[in-house]
Amino acid sequence: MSEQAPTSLPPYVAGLNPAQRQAVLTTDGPVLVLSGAGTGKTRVLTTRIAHLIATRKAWPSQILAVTFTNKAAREMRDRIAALVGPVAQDLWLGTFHALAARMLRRHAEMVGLRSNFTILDTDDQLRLLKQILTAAEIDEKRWPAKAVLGAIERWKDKGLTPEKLAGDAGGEMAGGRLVQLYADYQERLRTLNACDFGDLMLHMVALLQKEPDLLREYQQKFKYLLVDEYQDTNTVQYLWLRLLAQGHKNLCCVGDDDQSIYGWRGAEIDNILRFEKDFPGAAIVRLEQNYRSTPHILAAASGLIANNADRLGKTLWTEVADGEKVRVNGVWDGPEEARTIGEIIEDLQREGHSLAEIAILIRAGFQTREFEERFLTLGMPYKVVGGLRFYERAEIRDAVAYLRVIAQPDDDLALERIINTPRRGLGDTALANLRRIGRALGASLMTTMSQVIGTDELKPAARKAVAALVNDFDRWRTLAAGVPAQELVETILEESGYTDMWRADKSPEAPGRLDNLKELVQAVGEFDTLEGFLEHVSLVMENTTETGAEQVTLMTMHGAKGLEFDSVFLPGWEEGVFPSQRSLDESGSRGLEEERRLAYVGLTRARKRAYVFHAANRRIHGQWVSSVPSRFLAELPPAHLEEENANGLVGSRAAMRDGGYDWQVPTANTWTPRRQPVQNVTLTPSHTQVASRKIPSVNVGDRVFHQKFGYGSIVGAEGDKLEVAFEVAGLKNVLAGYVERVS
DNA sequence: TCTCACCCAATTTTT
DNA sequence: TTGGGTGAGA
Repeated sequence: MSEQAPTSLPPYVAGLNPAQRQAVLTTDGPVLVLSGAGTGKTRVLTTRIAHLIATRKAWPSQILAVTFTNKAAREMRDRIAALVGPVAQDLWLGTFHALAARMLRRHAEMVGLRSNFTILDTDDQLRLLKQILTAAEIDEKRWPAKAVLGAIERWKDKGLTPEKLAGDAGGEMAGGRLVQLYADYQERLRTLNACDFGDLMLHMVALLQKEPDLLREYQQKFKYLLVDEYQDTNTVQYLWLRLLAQGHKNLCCVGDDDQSIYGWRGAEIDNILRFEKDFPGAAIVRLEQNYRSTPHILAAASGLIANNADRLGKTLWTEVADGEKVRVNGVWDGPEEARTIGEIIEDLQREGHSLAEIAILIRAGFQTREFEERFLTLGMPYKVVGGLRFYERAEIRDAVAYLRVIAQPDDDLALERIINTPRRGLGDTALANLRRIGRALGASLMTTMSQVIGTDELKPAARKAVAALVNDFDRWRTLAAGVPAQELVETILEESGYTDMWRADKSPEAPGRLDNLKELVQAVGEFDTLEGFLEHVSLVMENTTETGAEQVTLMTMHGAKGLEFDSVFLPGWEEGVFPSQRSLDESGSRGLEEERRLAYVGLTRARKRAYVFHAANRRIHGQWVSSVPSRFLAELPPAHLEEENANGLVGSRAAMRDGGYDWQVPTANTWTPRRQPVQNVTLTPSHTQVASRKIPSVNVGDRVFHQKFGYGSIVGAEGDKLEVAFEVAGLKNVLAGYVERVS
């Protein structure tokens, strides 16, 4: 650490605590900053970069700073800009993928690509792989494209190319066929002049490994490297970093082994555990002062995570004096859980707490349903974070596909996507023919189309359609050279008939899709070139979630990492749900430890209040299952908890802890009661309320609300089947259980 | 080409 | 229980 007197320290370190200060000022050599939840790691990273620039240790362009998400990258850039001004623009700051893509575009030829290569999304990957599986006559039931893609991605995460796998002993097993498919897939990508996300890293690492001159160039260029969320790096990312850092050896990794929750998508927690061995002489700085949560919440989370074996170890502490204990609630079943949480939220709201400061963090997506149902009846504003993002919507993908074909005519996947959208008489048969001819010619789809026009290979109708489309694209491509990207997009969407297709569509979603297209045109306007926009689309897909609105947040614990809320609800702490059975089955004790870290992440999101829930019965896949409280409950130190169980509910976590539940025993047995559990209890007002809601009494003429179709009025009824005229969606047949009567 | 019935599976997700 | 994907039939 610096020997300087505090008065001579630069002003930007004045507000830092000693550990943070050390993390900022230890500029040279490898540094691992172990930053517990809520200990100010972003502040350290941004200040460190500002410090490097201010002390002239490096120009911004000589600093490489890597994050996992675009959000983190943007936040970091903004905060650095606030410290050092516009020169922050010169930093190499971005996600692993964005930075690798930036490098790879410069040297694409060296890996057999052209620099305008396309970056595929998951949808493209799957379609491509399905073609390969079909061609290889693989039983898609046995090997679904998704599973094959998963295997390929895990290989890529590990930096393994098909060539490396072929030499492997393991490659001969059941995977032998898989390796061949992997090789076929890579081959196809290359002919398509395309990369998937994994390739961006994989190609760069391969390139740096085989081109010493290039490697040296980058090693000299980057004097300082910084990595955020180091515990989430996978092997190929680690290799890339290690290669680049070998020059000046100034690598600063920030992370928290206790928050490693992405093992299932290739993250290697070992990377952070091994850091000192990988980078000898590394300085280790522990950030342990927590600025977020109350002592009880911290103690509960620390007690829980102490059950994990492989840890670097940290002791979080806080100057905050007191606060509420973590509340653990046992309830009868899922609906009661939702009801209770709803009531507590209403209480908090009455006490003046903002709904924006309340979150319900779940293990898996299906858990949102009960809360949504409850909040809908309560009229409680909420938002579900996650799900489809803007650029994943079909209409956006279609529009982008047109642009991709303009930018890169050989992008067969994009062309195939829109070749018959809108319908222009080029269906499966025509496409299959084109593919067959294309294979014979060894040409891309677009080239094949231009060539086939002058022949008799296609039926006259198809030939005419192909000619028209080729002609359109030629015209648009000429146009692209002369007009702004935004105008180009508008023209294409009109002339192709794509917008008309949605205008003619009478489904309830159509207007929304048209709005999305308008938004897309808007977004294109922010880019000078089509290529720039497409790079943005593939690498910087924004999550369009507005923040700060007065509503409860409903999201997964994974999604909540890095966020914080005053009040956090953690429902579903039951064996099989959390820890997830699947995780235990697939990854055993490693899976369990990761689930435990997830629990730790969940708890440490809370600033002031944490409420953990477990239900005795839960309906899973339509079947009632009696559930056992999560083992994690027994691991929470009792001194920091306040436990409460619903009337008559026994087998609480305390009994479980003392009785020493045997976790080897199968944890959940299914049973199907004659009546649903909720109907066994009908005495309290809240239960009757629910019961009456389940079977709404509605009559013809009633005005109703349906979650998907919106408002409408009943025009006919037969048993529990209703015919409803919805205001937007039109006439639909729906079940009575799915509508609510409104007045 | 669209609709309907059937079957199957069913975490976590960023880029 | 729900949804998505598939295959048959109009």
